[in-house]
Amino acid sequence: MPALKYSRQREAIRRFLMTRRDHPTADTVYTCLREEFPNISLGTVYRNLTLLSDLGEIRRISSDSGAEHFDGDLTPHQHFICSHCHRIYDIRIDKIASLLDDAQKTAPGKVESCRLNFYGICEQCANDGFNEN
Amino acid sequence: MPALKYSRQREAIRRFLMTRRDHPTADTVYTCLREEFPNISLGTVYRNLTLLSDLGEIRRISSDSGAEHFDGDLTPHQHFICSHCHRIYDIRIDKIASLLDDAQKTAPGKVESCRLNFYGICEQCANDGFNEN
DNA sequence: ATAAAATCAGTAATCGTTATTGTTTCTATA
DNA sequence: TATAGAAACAATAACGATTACTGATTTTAT
Repeated sequence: MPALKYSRQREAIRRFLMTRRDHPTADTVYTCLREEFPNISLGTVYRNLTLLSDLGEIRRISSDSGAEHFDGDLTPHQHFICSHCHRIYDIRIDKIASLLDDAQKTAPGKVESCRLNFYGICEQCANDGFNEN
Repeated sequence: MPALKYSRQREAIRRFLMTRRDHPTADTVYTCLREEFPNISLGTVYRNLTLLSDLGEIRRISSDSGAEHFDGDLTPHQHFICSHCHRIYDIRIDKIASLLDDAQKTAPGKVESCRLNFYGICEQCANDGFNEN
């Protein structure tokens, strides 16, 4: 691990993610931060997102839809991903601890965590007349 | 949905996936099939993997590590992914139906499926002397 | 104040995947 | 069985997300 020096950009990225209740991609972070830092670089955004998630200060969500998403909410929760609009909603399930126990019984190694995504059609898409296929 | 005509390449791709107990990437499929079809194209592999997974004949696994993986085993199961070597192991959990019920209680839409991955260090890596960090 | 090291902006390169194009292979019908 | 239209192909270019590189800037310890 490097010495990790303060940087205004990294703080801004962290702050930005904390204020968002959706789950922006690196590119969204980049675009939004350009208002505050007109010449921040996309590489800087990526580097700091990786840094922050390695430090465990943000969560990285890989959601099938090409780009990765980032989540400033560290409280334990899962995601409901709409198969139509690909929006990511927070959702909370209680039984995670017992799931890990279950998995440990047959896993070929030490189980440390799990990632649980639910898929379906969100209400908004259903209301907009999208009914599967 | 297109008319879907027979193709030797698609059959070979399906057969290949059925015989594998690991979870190859498109590139692995491509490399291995080149022995049987010396000039099969990577585009053909991608197109048919997408086709087969749209038909529900194979499963697509997105595993964080850059590339997508494919699974010829359609029986319901989950995956244990080693955080060190990134190998993907099969694992079976019973409670999936009740998980979906739980999620449905609070999800902002109709829950149709879930994806459940477990993470940790596999026995092989543990034995090879890798002990976290 | 200063110097070493981390971070930066800018940009080129890489990687996985998809799209395009002109050719080949299936398959239905004659 | 010949043949014509459609689907699939190989080859390759294009694309989007991410990473690597380079020389300038910022932070921090002295």
